[in-house]
Amino acid sequence: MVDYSSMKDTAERLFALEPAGMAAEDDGWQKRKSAQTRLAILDAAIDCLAEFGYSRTTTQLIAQKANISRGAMIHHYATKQDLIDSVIDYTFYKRLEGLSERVRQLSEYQRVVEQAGIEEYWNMLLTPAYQAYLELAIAARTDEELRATFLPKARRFDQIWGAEIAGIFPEWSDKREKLQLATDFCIAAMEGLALNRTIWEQRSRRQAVRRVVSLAILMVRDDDLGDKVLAGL
Amino acid sequence: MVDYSSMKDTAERLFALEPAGMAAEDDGWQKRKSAQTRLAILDAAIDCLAEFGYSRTTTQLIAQKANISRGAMIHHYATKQDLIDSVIDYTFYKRLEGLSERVRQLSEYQRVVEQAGIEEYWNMLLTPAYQAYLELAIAARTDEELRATFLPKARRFDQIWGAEIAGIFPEWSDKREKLQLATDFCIAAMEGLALNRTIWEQRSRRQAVRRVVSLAILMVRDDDLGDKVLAGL
DNA sequence: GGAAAAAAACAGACAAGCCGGTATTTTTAG
DNA sequence: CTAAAAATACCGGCTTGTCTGTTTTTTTCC
Repeated sequence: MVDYSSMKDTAERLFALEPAGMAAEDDGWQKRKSAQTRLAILDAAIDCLAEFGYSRTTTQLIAQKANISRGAMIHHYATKQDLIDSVIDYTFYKRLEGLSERVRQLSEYQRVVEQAGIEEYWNMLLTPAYQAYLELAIAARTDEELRATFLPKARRFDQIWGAEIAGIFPEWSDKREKLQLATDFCIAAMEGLALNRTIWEQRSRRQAVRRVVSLAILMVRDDDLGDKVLAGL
Repeated sequence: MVDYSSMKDTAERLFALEPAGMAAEDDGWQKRKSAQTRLAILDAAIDCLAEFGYSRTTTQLIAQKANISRGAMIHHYATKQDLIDSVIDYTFYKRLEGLSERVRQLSEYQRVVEQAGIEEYWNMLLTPAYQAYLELAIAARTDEELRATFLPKARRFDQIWGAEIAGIFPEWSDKREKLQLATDFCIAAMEGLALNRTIWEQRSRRQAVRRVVSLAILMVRDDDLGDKVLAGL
């Protein structure tokens, strides 16, 4: 038996994360056009962040990449801060939505035995959406104003993320604490690996680290590694 | 028997990493003053990077924090790029030098059984030197000019780092491949944990991840986890 | 139903502020 | 005295936010 929440489709479950200002089908032409432009701006912003980094992502550049005038962009997002705030939500949404869909398409064998979800997570870390997120996360460490909006969003996303992961990996359903541990561990190790991937040139080196992560997670789930760790807290 | 390289003192072994333009004791007053000023600038730059991030670290701010005029700074580092290049080296030097000294002060029991080196590595990740390094590493991903100088330095540092680690942890002396694997794994997991530490509020959560890392490394060294991973490449 | 009014979407120009680099002047050590 | 070190003044370029003007869509009112 699968619980109800995992039966709704991704878009509906993740409604809480969806970008603001999106239009419904029965809205007028103007509203839909507006929503479309806003999405184009958000996508352009993600591309710019991923390609040029936080410091060189200017409003002019975003407008240019979105194929609209800067004036038009200012109409939708009055200040750069307003835009960035929306981009933060959008990176969360895109990352989780993309990963969730891909993992749900895996067979049970791929997911449970081959741990293919870990490779999917790795692939997600290579998307512009994650690169953009990383830029914002790093900038938020030293920019008070940005941190003030980023941190609450990140923590809320962490909650939603946990619930979504639980729905995607039902084989952990009676080991919620271990799943949390495995998830945190996987996120940390994989994001750290992504940080160093251009420095560690040999593919085998990066692959070896992922194998350790994969085996360690198996041991958290099936052996006593998880119990050992959780008992000592 | 300890090999010769680990008997030299840290400063000498890490000479290859030492900041350029440093003075010897028999140099004249002016040269020593100059070296002192350069160090003050580098330290100020690290502090600025750690406190304000890459984008808001201006030459004016660095000079201000170093208590010198901007003109004086320009005299020592003609362009911002020159300064940043030196700061990259300096962050590598400070991180490795600090960590090496601390780990060498651990008892054999603390190091081999308690895996205290992992905690020392974690502490290193909280220093301004690492925060500054992270800013530069992230900026180098999207800034071609910066990447052109950063990547070679980072790869060279990776080599030196590996040799230094081998000297610090002699209990791995007959398992060089496993040590490399464990080091890479540790770096990835810990840096990823550092990335998420402000988002994961509960201390127990972060502690649990570190326990998994610690136990996994033990299993690479003493059990067959390392063999399993390395065999499959 | 249709014209007028309001609102929204879009475009371009302008100004203040900041940053990095250059040139010039002043100070200080040898 | 002279050469390095340090301080000051200045310039060009870029970025953000504001302002004005134009076009298009929606609403209102007769």
